[in-house]
Amino acid sequence: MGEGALTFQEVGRVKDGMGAGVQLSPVYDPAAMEPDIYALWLRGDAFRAEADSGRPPFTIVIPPPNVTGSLHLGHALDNFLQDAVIRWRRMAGDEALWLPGTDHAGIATQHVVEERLAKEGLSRHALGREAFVERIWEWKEEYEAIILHQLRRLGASCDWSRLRFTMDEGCSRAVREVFVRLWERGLIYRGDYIINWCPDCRTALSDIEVEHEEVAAHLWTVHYPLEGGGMLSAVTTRPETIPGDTGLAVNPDDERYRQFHGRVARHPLLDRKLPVVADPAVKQGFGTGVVKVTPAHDPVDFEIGRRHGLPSPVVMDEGGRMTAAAGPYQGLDRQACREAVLADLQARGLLSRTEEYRHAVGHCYRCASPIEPLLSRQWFVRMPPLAGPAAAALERGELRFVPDRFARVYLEWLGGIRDWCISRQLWWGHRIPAWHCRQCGQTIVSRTTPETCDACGHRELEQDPDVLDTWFSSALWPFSTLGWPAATADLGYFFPTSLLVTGYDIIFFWVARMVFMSLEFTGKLPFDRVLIHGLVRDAHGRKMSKSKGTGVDPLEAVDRHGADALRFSLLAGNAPGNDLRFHWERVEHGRNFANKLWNAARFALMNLGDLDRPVMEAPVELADRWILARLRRAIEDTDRLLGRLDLGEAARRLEDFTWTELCDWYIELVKSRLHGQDPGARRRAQLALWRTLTATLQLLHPFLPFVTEAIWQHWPARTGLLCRASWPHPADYPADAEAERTMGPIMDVIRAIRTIRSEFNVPPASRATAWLVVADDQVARALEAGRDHVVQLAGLEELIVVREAISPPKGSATAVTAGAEVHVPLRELIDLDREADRIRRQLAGIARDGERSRQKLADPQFLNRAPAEVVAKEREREQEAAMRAEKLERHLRTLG
RNA sequence: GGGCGGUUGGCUCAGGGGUAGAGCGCCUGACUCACAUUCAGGAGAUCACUGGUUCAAAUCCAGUACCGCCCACCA
Repeated sequence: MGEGALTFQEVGRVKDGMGAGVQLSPVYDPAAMEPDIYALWLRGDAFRAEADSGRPPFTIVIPPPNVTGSLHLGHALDNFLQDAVIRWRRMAGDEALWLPGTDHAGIATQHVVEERLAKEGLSRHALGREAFVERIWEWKEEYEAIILHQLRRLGASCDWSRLRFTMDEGCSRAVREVFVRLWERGLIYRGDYIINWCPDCRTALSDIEVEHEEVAAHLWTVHYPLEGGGMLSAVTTRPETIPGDTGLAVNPDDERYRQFHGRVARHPLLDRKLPVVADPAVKQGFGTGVVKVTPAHDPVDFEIGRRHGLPSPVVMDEGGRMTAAAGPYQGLDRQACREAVLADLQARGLLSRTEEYRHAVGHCYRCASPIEPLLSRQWFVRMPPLAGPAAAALERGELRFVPDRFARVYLEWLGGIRDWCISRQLWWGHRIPAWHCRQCGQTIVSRTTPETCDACGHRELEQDPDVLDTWFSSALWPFSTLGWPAATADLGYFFPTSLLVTGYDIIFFWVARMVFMSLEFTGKLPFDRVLIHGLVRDAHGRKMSKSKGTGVDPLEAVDRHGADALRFSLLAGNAPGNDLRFHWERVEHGRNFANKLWNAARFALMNLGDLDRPVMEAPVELADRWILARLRRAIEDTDRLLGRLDLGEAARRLEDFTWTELCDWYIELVKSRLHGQDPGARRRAQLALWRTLTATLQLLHPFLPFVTEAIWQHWPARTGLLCRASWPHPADYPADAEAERTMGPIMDVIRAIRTIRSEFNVPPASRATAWLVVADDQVARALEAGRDHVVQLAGLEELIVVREAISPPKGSATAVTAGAEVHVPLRELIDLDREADRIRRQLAGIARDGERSRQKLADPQFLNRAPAEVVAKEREREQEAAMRAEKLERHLRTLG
């Protein structure tokens, strides 16, 4: 509820005993702390979303991980992205729901369980369907538990009360409902068509489950004798299908073969007549221009066969062995049959040429064995009526991809789509809700098990043995998980969801299908934005693979460096949609950053002990004004970047702010006041530090949830949990361009003195004196205001600021910054030759810059056409260069 | 055969019309009272190539080369 919203009014009232005096442990130890923090969140029920809370809903449904195994780094990336977004929106005031769940993953899971059975010397056939499915449920329970444990270790802020599984009761009900409605609308049909068949998995596959891979093969030229003399030659890559040939085809426009239209050839191996038909599907330019037609084993041939009424004997069975229709080849497997056919053709002198040939062959995406196109009775979803609206939604701009180039991938697939084969000859999955009458053969599609045949009234009904493609249920995920088809409160409130986060590899499998199913059944898009990310590869850019041992277990990284470190390493600096490589060094860097924050917080806590009433108060000291202004910019930038879902840039921006501006500069600047004697100055410093770090913890929480929450639990005046706290608002932090401008010369001078000290090996302990020669009024004021800072951070004994040119003390090292001339007398430490060298090097650089500016300013085109602003800037640059050069040259002369 | 992405310091990557950024690595110094999982300083890049647009190109356009990915029913 409203808990955790941290306003300054509230802050003034709250005096939290947890805050003051409680110390963080001196060592940042994520492994020890993260599980406790997660438990704290669970105890606080922090991730629970309420329908109808009155707040704007923000919903993400998880891409349900397969229960085949444990999560890999790709999942980790996917989930970190979702979690970062959901935590951000939760803090920003939305009713944020991240709905978790897992996927039954039909073929894949059946596979792994069969493998496990094989190790026990069992097979699914030995067990029988029911017992086998029982075994898979056991597997599912085991791996689901592992996956959920992993998600919690990663810090996923899922609403666990809404956990779902694609085969749970609710999802199953939605699946049956959709199937029946599609059937009733004529969008599902059953029929005999060529489908992709995997002889190893012994199931049909959809088109996208086939992976095309270029292989070295052969192109054989086979002669077909013609009745009445002569012959035609056709080329083939698959001689094993020759027993299934029932015709020859040529292009109707092919002059070479016009005389053969309507003639009849003899099958080269079997006693069969093969009509020669003319069909436009035949390309004249390829091979001999004659195609052997094997309707049952090739998609193109199937169409040709249909058009010309050719028979379509199935000569290969579901295991890839030749059937009785293959005559003498019966019983051979496909490879043996190929060899036998080639040998027989050779013996008869009907094989004339064998060419080397490279072409793409389809392989099963699960087991990688070559796919056989096979004529088979399957269930299909009619795609054109569904794909059209899904494409139109994108074209109307209602659906957006981030990055938008992936929109084209989606559109092109929908544009060229063919009907979706949804039946699978597996045991694990949603059983097709169709029954066949043993008596009359009628097919009954029903939400519930029918008692009698609706055609003949017979009671002997048998349910279709097939199950549905896994992606059929995944396609319903955004609404089936929220209660559809019932009009639940969740569905009304959290649907449509707000964002989908997934990899580009499943745009077809999943994203597009969710869109058309949602449009068809809810009338709404399931989400209006899709954030696409790339693959996580190993350090060498290879795809990670468990079998090759190149995979990294996310939990190993979590154990070694913490979930925050892994998260930061996968998120920071990665552009949306791009693949990224996993490097342990980056995880270490993430750990270092978390450690940095931890220590900054420890420093603050040590110094905020007596700050019991933080209040909103305009900063007056320069450093405070500066850091709060910088913070405001960091918030604005973060909001802008998160708004366009560029989490990589947002994380990088926040790291830069935190590490460089807050830790390296501000904390150093503020130490003197915190440790000094002036109670007012100390209090103002405390307040600014508290405000800055409070906002920093809030901003970083989506990127480093554990460490920020752990710190928060010790934070003065905090309320509740950070993950339910508010998101900082830039308007709460005063913009202060003047403070930012003033800090510039101060930081420049500090850096210049540090550089000189470093280059001349001035011992860190020795307190030098520095002379600044400043001509410009503004810069002079800035440096006066920042005098203490310069003294402090540059390690000075004394800082002397003068307004006019002086001869610097003998034996000085010199640098020129924007607006100031810096002299550090080094006496015996200085090496005059070396100093002259330094100056000459600096001069060379300045000369180059000055020359470039002069050239530009001498170009009338530039002066006329470039914006006045740009020209003015160039003039400034030129003058600056001239001034610096002059000063350095003067100094060089004094060196003799 | 179509399409998409990449080519930026030794490595891995951001950026993207107005004088090149980060992390890691490297070199020099420092165990400075939050942090050596650190601090300070430094070296290191004609942003793949060729043309074009522009006052101005690493950035936009066209083409080339190489790398990667996706799609595709020339048997």
